[in-house]
Amino acid sequence: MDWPITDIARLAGTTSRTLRHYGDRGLLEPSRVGANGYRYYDERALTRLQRILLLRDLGLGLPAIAEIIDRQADDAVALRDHLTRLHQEKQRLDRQIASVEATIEKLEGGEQLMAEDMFSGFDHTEYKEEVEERWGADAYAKSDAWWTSMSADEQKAWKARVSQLAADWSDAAKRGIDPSGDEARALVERQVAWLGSIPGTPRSSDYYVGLGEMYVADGRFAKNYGGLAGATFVRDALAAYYR
Amino acid sequence: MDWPITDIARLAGTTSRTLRHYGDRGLLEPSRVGANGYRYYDERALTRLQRILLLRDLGLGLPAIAEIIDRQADDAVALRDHLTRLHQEKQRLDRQIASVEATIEKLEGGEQLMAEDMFSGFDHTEYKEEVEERWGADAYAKSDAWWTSMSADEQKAWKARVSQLAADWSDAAKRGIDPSGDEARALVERQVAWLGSIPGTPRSSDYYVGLGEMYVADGRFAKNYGGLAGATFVRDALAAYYR
DNA sequence: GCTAGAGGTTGACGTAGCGTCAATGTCAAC
DNA sequence: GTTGACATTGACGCTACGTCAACCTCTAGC
Repeated sequence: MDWPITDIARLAGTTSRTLRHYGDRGLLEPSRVGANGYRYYDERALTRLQRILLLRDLGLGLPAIAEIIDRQADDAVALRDHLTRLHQEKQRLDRQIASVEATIEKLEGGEQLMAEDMFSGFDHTEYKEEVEERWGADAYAKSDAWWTSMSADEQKAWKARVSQLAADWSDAAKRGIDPSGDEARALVERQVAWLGSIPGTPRSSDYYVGLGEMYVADGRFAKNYGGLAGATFVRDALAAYYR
Repeated sequence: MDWPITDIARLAGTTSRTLRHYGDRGLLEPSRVGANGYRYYDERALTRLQRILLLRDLGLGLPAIAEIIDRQADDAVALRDHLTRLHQEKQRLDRQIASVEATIEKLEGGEQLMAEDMFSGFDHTEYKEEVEERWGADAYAKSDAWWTSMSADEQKAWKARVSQLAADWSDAAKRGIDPSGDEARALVERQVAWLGSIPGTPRSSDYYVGLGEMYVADGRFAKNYGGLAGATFVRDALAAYYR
């Protein structure tokens, strides 16, 4: 007693293409194949199919399903294993959702987040108290959400870029090049590009020139750009660029 | 002022392969291509890359990213749109997690859930009160989680299979065939296969024979199998099969 | 016996976003 | 001149099938 492929597909709520695919993958063979090549499935095959579909609906991949069914692996163990992956996936999703929400708020807040972002690129936790003091605990939390939503590699890449830029500035300052020369202009462009990669940063020249003043005024920035001389050089280069 | 492909890749925390891929997709062209075919990227390209990677990390696909950047679509609108999808995905995950957890408990609970599953295949909500009365509110909640974790199509397919089986039983009973004949045996096999597709269902013949008695004893089952005569026929067929 | 129509078969391409060879050219350094 | 690092352009691989395409097969009606 068996039925042709479409009947079985209808009974199980799937398609004949899927059944053929399972046949190709060795996951579910027809119980009988006619002389004309037609596939027929019996009750046993249908039962097996139901199990396959059940496990598939739980999110398992075909190799994992084959493992469970053919090697008689323990369903509960395999499912618990799968559950762990589902939870991880969920956490990843949660982080991503938080990150997207934070970004949307940034975009809507406009300039409000600029200084906060300035800190984000550097050590980040180093300025926690000050950020909270100036812009509130909420601002720090948002910044933190954005930062922590990045993977370790991404954070590393980000920091690498920031420190590379800073090092180049410092080097240029030490070599005593012309702050209004071509090399300095190139550095300014990199600096602006970096700032521009952060959503919510204003694009006006006033902002960048003002930033240069801030680098000189605030010792912590000076430290990043090779001392006060470096910060001064950055300021001059920015000013020359936008003059 | 530009840099070769690997430098840009390192600066942005990605790979040269990815940059070439973006070039192929028209998402990010090199600012300059040497006579030897080497790709070079300038500050503008790097900025664009940073933006691409940022959006990518937020989970957007490459076409969506191109849409935002090239057509100057509104970032916030696109992201809110994306956020909706993320929430949907999360809900799907939550349902799947609940479903897997319910299944694990079923597998571990063994036979305890069998009668509950019997109801699941039918209308489900129709028996809510009785299920809660017999097996507790918790049991109903679990059953509900399993059932509602299925997509509408899956539920339809499931119900279709159940009613098809029931209709075939009813038809066979009306035609007055032999409950111990081949046709009846085939129906029994389908019935057993259906029950077997539910994890946690016992496989003993005693269980199936007892089930036949229950079909006769309980009017609601009789209704599904074409009246009392139908239920009686099912019971007899099951008994004959396992005798 | 013929024909239409429904349903079966085996390829083979498409999907998202690159990773990963493979075969080969280029450039800086020793 | 050679070596080693880095560049290029194909092209396959991965998940689980959907979707043609080209070509049989079976059933039913005339």
